[in-house]
Amino acid sequence: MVHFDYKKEPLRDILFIDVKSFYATVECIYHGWDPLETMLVVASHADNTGNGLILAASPKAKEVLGISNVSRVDNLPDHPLLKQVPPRMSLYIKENMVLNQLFETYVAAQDLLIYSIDESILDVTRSLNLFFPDPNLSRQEKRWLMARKIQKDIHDQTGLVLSIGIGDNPLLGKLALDTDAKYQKTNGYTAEWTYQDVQNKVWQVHPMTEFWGIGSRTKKQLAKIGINTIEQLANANVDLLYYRFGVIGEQLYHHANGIDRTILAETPPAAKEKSYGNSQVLPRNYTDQREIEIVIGELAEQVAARIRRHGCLTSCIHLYIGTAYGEVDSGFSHQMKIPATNTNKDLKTHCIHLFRKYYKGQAIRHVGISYSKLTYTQARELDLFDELDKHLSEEHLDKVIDKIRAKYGFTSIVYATSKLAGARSIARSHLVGGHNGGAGGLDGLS
DNA sequence: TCTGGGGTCCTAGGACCC
DNA sequence: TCTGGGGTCCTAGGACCC
Repeated sequence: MVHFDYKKEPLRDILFIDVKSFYATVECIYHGWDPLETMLVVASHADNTGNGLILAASPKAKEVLGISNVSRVDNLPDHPLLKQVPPRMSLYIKENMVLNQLFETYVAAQDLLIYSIDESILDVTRSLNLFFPDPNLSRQEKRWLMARKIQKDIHDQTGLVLSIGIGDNPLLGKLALDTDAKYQKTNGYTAEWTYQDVQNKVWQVHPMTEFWGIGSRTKKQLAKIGINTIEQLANANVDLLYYRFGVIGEQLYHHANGIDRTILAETPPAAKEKSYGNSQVLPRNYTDQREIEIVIGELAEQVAARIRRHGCLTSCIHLYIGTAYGEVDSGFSHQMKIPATNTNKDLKTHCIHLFRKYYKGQAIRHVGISYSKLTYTQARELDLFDELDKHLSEEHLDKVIDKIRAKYGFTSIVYATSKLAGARSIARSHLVGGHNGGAGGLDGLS
């Protein structure tokens, strides 16, 4: 049974695009290997845990060896033709920028939304007649022609292969992409989902966790009230869903019915980051409080450098401490408001303070620090009790250090404590977003 | 999934104010 | 001080995505 009058819903021409095996393909292209024929995995060798993770696998590696992106390096099949390379995040970021510049030749900037490093949403509603003025072509034909044209142009210019989900709205595009287009090998990795397909396609998505926004937890919660399929979700009582799941429940109900009223051009441009943070799993269990505090200090500075680079101050710090397996005392996660700052000294002091306030001597395996309540202004609020001179010199020092690090790399300046056992900043200095940044990386893009 | 990492949004409960 | 009510801010925790 249909619950919505789809004639009243926004009818757009959305292309939800993702790059097939993005990292793996970029690596193949740069090495001069055929992206479709080469068996290759991009493997992150976490230097701290020693247990690598497969970040991406080429289509051939997936097909022949059945490698999935979540598998661990330990479990890789032994195959003489399988190539393994470390990730170069900065290279992928550059490639992503090139790609999106090309997308802007098909749509205006406000009709393009960069969804992730390898996914973009294009609203081509206003471009179709521009590119395909022929009045004998139907709207549907024009959408497909547009998708084909973009795939071909991008492949010619970059060697990348695109999967495209065509939809009447972004949600339908996303579902078409994730659950259909990616598997359409013989149909050019393209699929189209419209309002008329809700019952035949949207409701048939299975298992439910394939559906955008439904993870394993939500699946379990839904099962508790007798909802085990998208069709049941679409036909459930929306009030009950709201009662059990809040606004998320209401949204799930709408999505199950193919409803998404987003208009890309009307969505505010991507706001600046609301928080910056770094976290890491430690290479072993840490029990020495001094050692733990060294890691916290380094992390506090690392994130401080990031917010300075982005020209902002933080008014709220957050510390996450995860314990070792088998540790009886649990870890903790606490935040604290502070006067706006971005200096190493302030932030390090606050983070250590927060740590000491709650630490009970547990064995630690995971540490995370993030800064939120950011103000993106160069002007800073001065604490009345702060001595202006001291403040300026601290700030000056931080800036000089940042400059040197930006030019020569993080390892060029490390505090004496980093030389102590347990210090992690040197070992991690080459990482961008937790992955290997590669030589000559884009430091400013993290 | 005996440990990858970086983000976002939502909710419930407590504190506090008027 | 056996129970007013509305509003806001803050915090911890949960869940999701790439």
